[in-house]
Amino acid sequence: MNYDHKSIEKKWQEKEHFKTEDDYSKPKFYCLDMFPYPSGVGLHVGHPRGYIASDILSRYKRMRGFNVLHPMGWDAFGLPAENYAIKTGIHPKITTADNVAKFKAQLEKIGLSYDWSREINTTDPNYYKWTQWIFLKMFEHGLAYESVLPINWCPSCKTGLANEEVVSGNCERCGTAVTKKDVRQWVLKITKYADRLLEDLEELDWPEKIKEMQRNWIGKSHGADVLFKLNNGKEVKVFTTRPDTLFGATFLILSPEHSLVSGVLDDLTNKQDVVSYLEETKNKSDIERMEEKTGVPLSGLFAINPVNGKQIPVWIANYVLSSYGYGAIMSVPAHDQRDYEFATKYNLDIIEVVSGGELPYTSEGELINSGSFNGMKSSEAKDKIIQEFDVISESINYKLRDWVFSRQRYWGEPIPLIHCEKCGIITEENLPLELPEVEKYEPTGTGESPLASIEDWVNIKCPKCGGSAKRETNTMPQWAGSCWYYLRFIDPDNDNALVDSEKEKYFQPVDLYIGGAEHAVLHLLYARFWHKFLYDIGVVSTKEPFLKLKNQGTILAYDGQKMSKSKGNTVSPDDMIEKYGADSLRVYEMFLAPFEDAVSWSDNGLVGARRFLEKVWNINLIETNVEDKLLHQTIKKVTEDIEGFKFNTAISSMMILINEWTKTGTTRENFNLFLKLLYPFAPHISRELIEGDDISWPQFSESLIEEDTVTLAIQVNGKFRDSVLLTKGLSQEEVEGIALEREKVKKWISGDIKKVIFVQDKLINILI
RNA sequence: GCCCGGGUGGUGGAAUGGUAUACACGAAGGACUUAAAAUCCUUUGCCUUUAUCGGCUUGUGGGUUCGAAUCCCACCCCGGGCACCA
Repeated sequence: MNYDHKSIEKKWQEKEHFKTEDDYSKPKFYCLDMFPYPSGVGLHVGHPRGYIASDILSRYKRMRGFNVLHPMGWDAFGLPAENYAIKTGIHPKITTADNVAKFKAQLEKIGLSYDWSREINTTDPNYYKWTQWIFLKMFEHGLAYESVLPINWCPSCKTGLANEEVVSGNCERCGTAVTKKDVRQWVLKITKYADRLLEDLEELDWPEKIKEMQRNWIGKSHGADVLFKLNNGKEVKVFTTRPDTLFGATFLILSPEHSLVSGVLDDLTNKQDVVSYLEETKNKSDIERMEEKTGVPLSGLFAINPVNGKQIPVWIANYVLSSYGYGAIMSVPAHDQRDYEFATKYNLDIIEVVSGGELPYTSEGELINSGSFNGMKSSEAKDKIIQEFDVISESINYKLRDWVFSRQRYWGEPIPLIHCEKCGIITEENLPLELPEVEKYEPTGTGESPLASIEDWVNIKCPKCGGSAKRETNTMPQWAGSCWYYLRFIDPDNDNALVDSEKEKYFQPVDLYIGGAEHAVLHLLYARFWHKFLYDIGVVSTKEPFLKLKNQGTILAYDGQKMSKSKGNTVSPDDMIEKYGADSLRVYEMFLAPFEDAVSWSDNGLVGARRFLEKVWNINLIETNVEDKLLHQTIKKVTEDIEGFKFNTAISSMMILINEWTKTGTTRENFNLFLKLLYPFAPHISRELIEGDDISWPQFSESLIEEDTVTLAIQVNGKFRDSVLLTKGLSQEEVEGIALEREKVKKWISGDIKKVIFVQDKLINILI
């Protein structure tokens, strides 16, 4: 009989169903994929790499007796469906439903063992009811606030963006250069959780790279606040990580947006210069502003350096950020690269105060030109200087900014708040607050969402006082729904609570989370923040949502480029499954390279996986029962490799076994054991060939694996010259005797033996 | 510029101090076939050689060690992240 993958895969996909029971007697294993945005173009072969790995783990854990929760859903709010609606007039709801159906069909063909009864969709009102509920809880706890500070604005998407969505000055979605704009925004106080988000990283089994990216993003810096008095009686506060360099602070710089600037303009002798400089910087995008360091003095104004009483000039400059620290810095050109550039350009004083190397010297060292602190090491001087002066105090700063949470777009969760002239802001108690139908999806670009034009939805009576009130018309960002979806899979149909607490206690946390590394400081940081809030209000019982994280490597196109529809270099899994079968695709994707490495796709390799499965299909079954050492070594290897995420070597060890059996044949009993090893990787063919219903994970026999002979290497002067098969456990003298009798060895021995290195059962090295 | 990965045959890769190149792809030769595909067998790091023997080889140069792809130092190259965060 031929190996007909089509009928076998169809048969087992119809027959095998996976349903997670709330059976608390078993140990649980929560194995989660990052759920996809169901785009119109469907999956390419890169997407399933992570899904196949999580499926292998899920099936493996089930075989070992775990109650496995392995669900899938759709992160379906977002811009592509909305932009498509703007172009075609087709409601995002309709496109989303089509795309979900398409994605689901593709996933099912791969044979992934999801519990589809728990499927969720972030755009379903029964789901986003709870997204809105969490937002309201945050609002009630003072973690959501309105702000009109200038924020990142994408002129193409016509919406505000969070810091995390700005990649090298460009919009994360469309690549357009981001500008600043004053827009009324809802902002979430993620900075309140900065320390916990930082500290709790320690206990997570995540790739070090991702943890490091989060640490850098949070960007905690220890240093000092310093208060500088000005000659006009006012004060300027700055933050520095190097209070030991204070004697070298030769000028003060304010950011162009600093609140002090507008108040001092009339006292300056160069008012016109300053006004035109401010005008100039205001009109530049962030990227333009970063091109070159420029500045202008505030002539007539000076500050007093508190450590030595010296008068120093005050400037404004484009490289001082308004959004970090206090939007003002003390400039120490001798010990800071940027200040050095600036001082050189504008001829400002440079005073070396830390000795150690050529200027600008940015490392620590021994203090000079620093009065009574001369001779101290930087680390000591930092503390001493902070203690000595009243106007200097210890301080900590973070790079992390609060999360700009509202979007001026249509296809997102409505923010369930009401603005009443009399009562202020009140919460919508009647959740879900459903997204209304609109006639036009276009963003207005004025800072108002398309929802603002639906008068009868916007204008309502205040539920408190009955007076006239307006609904909030901003929507939530793409990331909102994915901040907590892993909790809903535990209890997807609960109408009374986000998740039942007994179920939550059993299934949380996620034991294994698999997805791309591109979410390092977006989804993964946001979800941790929400989870910690839910922990604080008693909804969840764990401090962290995702215990172990693995990132799959990107699968690149033939040309080494990223696969994308616009480049026309994508490969669809559907074609591969049609031609070679889902099992071949699964085996190939796992065999291709280590799971976390990026790799280029090539169809050629797929035939290797297919040939392997053909060999499995055609194994000759024989009666003679011999103890099969290689089989048991393979069981051990595959077990260890699955646990260690080394799928490529697991498969290669199975190939070695099958190559051997192709020559020798094997017994039904041994073949059955092998098929169970293969089952997580290639479930359809394995189920077809396994005899009986038992698919528990095979155990290897430790005593069978033990080899009683060993191949020992013989070296002369460190060079390999011969190898010999010996019984295990021979002594150095015995081995030496045997080695010296070998022809290949004798040839190299001339003169006295100086020394012999002997490694038990491995190697002998004779030095002459 | 700074912070993380990584560099092994024609290709994807294996080996984390002890026989480098497992496994797979590709290629070459052979069997079967009218022919092709599929399948099976053989060969396949490089140099020298008819073949053996031998020598060389894990980005480059040095070091530690009886012994280094693996550890240390310097440099070169590739990928990813951050990017005026004071």
